[in-house]
Amino acid sequence: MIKYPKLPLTFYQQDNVLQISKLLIGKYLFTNNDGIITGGMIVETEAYRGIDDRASHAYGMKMTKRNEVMYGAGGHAYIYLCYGIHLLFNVVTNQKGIPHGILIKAIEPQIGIEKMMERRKKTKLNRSLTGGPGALTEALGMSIRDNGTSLIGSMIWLEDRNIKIDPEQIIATPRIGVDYAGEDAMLPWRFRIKNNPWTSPAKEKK
DNA sequence: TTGACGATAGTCT
DNA sequence: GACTATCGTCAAC
Repeated sequence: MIKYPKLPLTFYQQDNVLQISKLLIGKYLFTNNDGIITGGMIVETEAYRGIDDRASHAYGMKMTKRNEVMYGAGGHAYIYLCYGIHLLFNVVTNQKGIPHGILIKAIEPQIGIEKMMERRKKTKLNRSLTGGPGALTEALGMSIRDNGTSLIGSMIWLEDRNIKIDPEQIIATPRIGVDYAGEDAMLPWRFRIKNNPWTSPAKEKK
């Protein structure tokens, strides 16, 4: 198998979290769990600019034991539990002390598909395998113990496979359910590949 | 110690 | 497309 370079620390530590979110589209995400490698291409991301972002756990520089990983240097995994059952995987970006992150919402499965279906108890390959943050972490075999893991290590990492995504194929949409975020509610901080069957169903309407 | 809440997933219509 | 089950985390008492 051809070796591709992992994304370097300098990539994660850029200060424009929105730009990184767009750059992540088309990159590959892998995990190595018990020697089994699973992964695929990132097709949907969502930016969380900590301090200014009401939707973020770090809004207003709030620091808790759970989100302290976000305050660390970019290039680490921030994995946390939502609704008591779903694990969500975020990429921490920017410099130490600045709580920015990018939620990986969906990938297109490519490596270890059978293993991912086994973990998800699926017999058919369809969108629900990795479409959605909670499903994605389960398919990749992530656990809460991976919180804070370095993204340039051997457990979880991202690769640049020289996939070129036409900028016109990346659509940015405003996040919903953030009415009280004021101007922030208008910001298109959710990125996805146009017409890609592996992204969340488009809720363009209204 | 307790109550409120949520960056969802899955099921039903 | 709409609805709800469900539980760890946070913050206040």
